[in-house]
Amino acid sequence: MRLSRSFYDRPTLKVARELLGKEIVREISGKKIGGKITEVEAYIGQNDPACHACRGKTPRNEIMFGSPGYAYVYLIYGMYECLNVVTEKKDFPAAVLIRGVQPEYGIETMIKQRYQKKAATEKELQNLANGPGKLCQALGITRKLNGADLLKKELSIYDSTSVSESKIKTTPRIGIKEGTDKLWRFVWEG
DNA sequence: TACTAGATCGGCT
DNA sequence: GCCGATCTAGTAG
Repeated sequence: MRLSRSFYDRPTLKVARELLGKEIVREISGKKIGGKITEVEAYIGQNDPACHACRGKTPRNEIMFGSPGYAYVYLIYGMYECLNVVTEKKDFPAAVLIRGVQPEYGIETMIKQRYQKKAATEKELQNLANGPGKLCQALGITRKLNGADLLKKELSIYDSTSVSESKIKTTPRIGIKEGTDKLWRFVWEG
């Protein structure tokens, strides 16, 4: 079952936690590739100094101000893309950054998109989608998908395993300088 | 295994 | 002009 719009239209921390274990599915010319979400981070509102929206609306982040259930994709460090899922109601800027995916199907396609070759070593398989930039490369997610509706087939998230609270680890967010006091990173250990 | 630096560019100050 | 919600390769230990 594809997650409905109302799933995303809830407090961001709750959505972030519940996204763990869900299936993210990318459909490219009829082929489905994807896997389970293992790691996420929450970025919430203008009072969060680490959130792109903290300095107000700009052309880049305006999708975060829009309705829930859409993709926010942006370029980081000039070479990598990051995928976020917009949460909460319109005009409240918040999103969940997808930081890690456990590949399940379409793995060959992922290998091709990340390493430009057919087979991967054990190590490369481990590193296929265990980071925000990596999973975007593996799943073929680019800024063309910025603003994409997650209720459509191009990129969507399906209900799946529910992860027990005891297997979720919360830590400070990664790669930011401010807002590190908040434990808004959720990792599925299992 | 642990740390450092380089790649690279769009968006904002 | 500066710097970032990153990743990888390279060097040192």
